[in-house]
Amino acid sequence: MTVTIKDVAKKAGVSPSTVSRVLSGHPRISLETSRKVKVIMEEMGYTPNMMAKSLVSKTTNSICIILPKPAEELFSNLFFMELIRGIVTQSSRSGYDVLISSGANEKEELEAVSRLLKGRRVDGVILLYSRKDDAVIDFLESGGYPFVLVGRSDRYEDILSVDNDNVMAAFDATNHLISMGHERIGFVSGPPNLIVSRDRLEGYRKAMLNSGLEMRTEWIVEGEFLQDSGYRAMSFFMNLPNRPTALVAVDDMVSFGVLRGLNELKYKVPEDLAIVSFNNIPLSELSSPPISSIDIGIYHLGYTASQVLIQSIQKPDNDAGYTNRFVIPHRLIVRESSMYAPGKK
Amino acid sequence: MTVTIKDVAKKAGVSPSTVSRVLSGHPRISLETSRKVKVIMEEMGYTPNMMAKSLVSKTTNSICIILPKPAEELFSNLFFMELIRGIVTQSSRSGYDVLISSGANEKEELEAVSRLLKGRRVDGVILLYSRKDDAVIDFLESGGYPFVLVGRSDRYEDILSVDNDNVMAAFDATNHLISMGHERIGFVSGPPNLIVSRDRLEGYRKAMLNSGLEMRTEWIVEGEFLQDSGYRAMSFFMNLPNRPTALVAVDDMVSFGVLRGLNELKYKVPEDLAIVSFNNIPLSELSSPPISSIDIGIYHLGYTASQVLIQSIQKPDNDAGYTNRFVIPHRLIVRESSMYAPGKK
DNA sequence: CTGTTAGCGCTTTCAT
DNA sequence: ATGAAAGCGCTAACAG
Repeated sequence: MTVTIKDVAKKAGVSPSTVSRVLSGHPRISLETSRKVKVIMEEMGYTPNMMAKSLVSKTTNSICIILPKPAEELFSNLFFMELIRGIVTQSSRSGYDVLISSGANEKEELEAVSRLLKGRRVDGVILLYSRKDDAVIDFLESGGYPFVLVGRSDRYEDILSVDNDNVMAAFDATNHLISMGHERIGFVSGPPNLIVSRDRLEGYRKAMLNSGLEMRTEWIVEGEFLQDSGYRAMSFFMNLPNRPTALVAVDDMVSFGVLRGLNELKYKVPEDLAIVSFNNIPLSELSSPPISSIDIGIYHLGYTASQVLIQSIQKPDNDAGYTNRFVIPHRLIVRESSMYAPGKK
Repeated sequence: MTVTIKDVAKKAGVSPSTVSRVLSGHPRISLETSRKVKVIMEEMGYTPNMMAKSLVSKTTNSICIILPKPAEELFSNLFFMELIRGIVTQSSRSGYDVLISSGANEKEELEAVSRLLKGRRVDGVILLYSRKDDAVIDFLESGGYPFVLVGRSDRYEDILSVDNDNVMAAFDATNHLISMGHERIGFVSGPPNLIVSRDRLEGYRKAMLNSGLEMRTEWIVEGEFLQDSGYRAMSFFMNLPNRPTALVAVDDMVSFGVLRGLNELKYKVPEDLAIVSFNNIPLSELSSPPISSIDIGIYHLGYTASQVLIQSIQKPDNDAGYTNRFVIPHRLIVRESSMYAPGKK
């Protein structure tokens, strides 16, 4: 049924080791033999057995992605799909297969990772989340396994990671509104335990401070990366005595919620409230009005993560003072939702 | 570094085969030995080497998903992510790992599949698309490899597949509008080469015919599974002399486009145009107004596909007259976008 | 019940 | 430049 090296060798009248040498592009082999063997391999439809190969080479040419468990899927699925696309594309270009895994809970997750790495089924791991204290990271680090984090962790400083400069991104977003003439600017944040929420909030703070604008605590609300957060935040903001004229939202989804709420109450965007948010999901340019958004290059994030991981698998000599934090550039896409200059006071 | 069966055996003072037997839950083994070995395995942190295991067992306990190539990503990413979630969840429950792959073009795709299957890296494949003539399906079928198609193919009748009854779904959607009192109903279809588009169109036709309603060719337009299609279709419809009062759209994304266009032209939904579409993506209940949609159970589709595939891997005795086409039920979720009864003529 | 033996398909010395 | 032999870690007969 299956064609093995042995079969090819027999048919070609050479030894198995010769065939193996041809396969691996070994230098000391006669051109004639090489050619002959190659033809026969082609004829017989030989495909190397990956398992046997892996067994002896102790490498699998595959990596694995750990998805956050459902409970943490507050981010939009769009985000992950984009990320995965980037990872898969780059991985196949490098000749790596991608395994995708997730656990129902943290314990299961750790078990899965451990099984995959210790069982030598994958060569490295891409983590798509960052918790505060993470048993998985501890395991990977202490085991010396190659891995890269998409996002950042302040507990683990020296690990490989790919992220945006979220502080700067939020700074830019806020500054954009300030430059349009806004002075009372609100912020709808995500879950406070997520680093991305904290970073973006800090960027907002910096921008406000930098321009000497007043920051009221009631202008900052926390929510999820969900539409509902925006919906609720909006009704809260609009009832404030001295309400903001503009808003930075931590995710485009949140903006949709804001839009929906504002729409119901007959407020207009951007005239009554200007909005900028993050991630630039495909829908954000298609809503009415289109939403200004910080494009964080999700695909690029995934692509780079894969690249960095595979590099570290192939030459694990990065103990020297190399960069281990990769920053993917962001850029502000200005759309209608922030194209309005309010009257100066 | 790595702990092997041999190591455990040595420490436990038994033979490697005994350890192996304990591992596989072999019946003829003394309880005492079993316990002892288990303790030592635990102590030493033994993890089986998957590659070695696979090499001898000729099975990998993993399956692979073939994503459509980017060009065909007309479907929303949400759809695939949901599908993948279902597949991954069910697969891990069955103890299978999921490999995810895609090629830049059809040739590459075939090469990848061939490499994975012939190279014994995966036991089976889930195809997430269906083209008319498919080299990949030909390869899988002639090689006798286990695989399942999400969607359906009219060229290959007897292959394993998981799908919705899209004809019926469209029939239901259309009938819902008819029962609300609509008589002039339009249809925005997807790419005509996709079977799902054709099935849904047929369901629409059936429903119209069934109720003896007039069907005009100008009430049926073809587009993509994208928002833009809806946007364009809308402006077309609304300019018709005797325009439809209701619309069935092939995907929720299309509805968003319709909504956006209608909104710009100050038409109201559902008063000026009622809408029902398909897939029930999370956003459809959150738009304004919320969109009535046929929930096709995407997660369930993936979950079942995985189940069916793994079953067929584990007992390939389904040559008998078993079912090989699995139909996932759909259900209509009625929301505001279709909650309006027009005046009878 | 348990130990011994022989591979799974491949790479990699070590010879020639 | 090529062949022979050993072994990666595991399972599955075959013997006790």
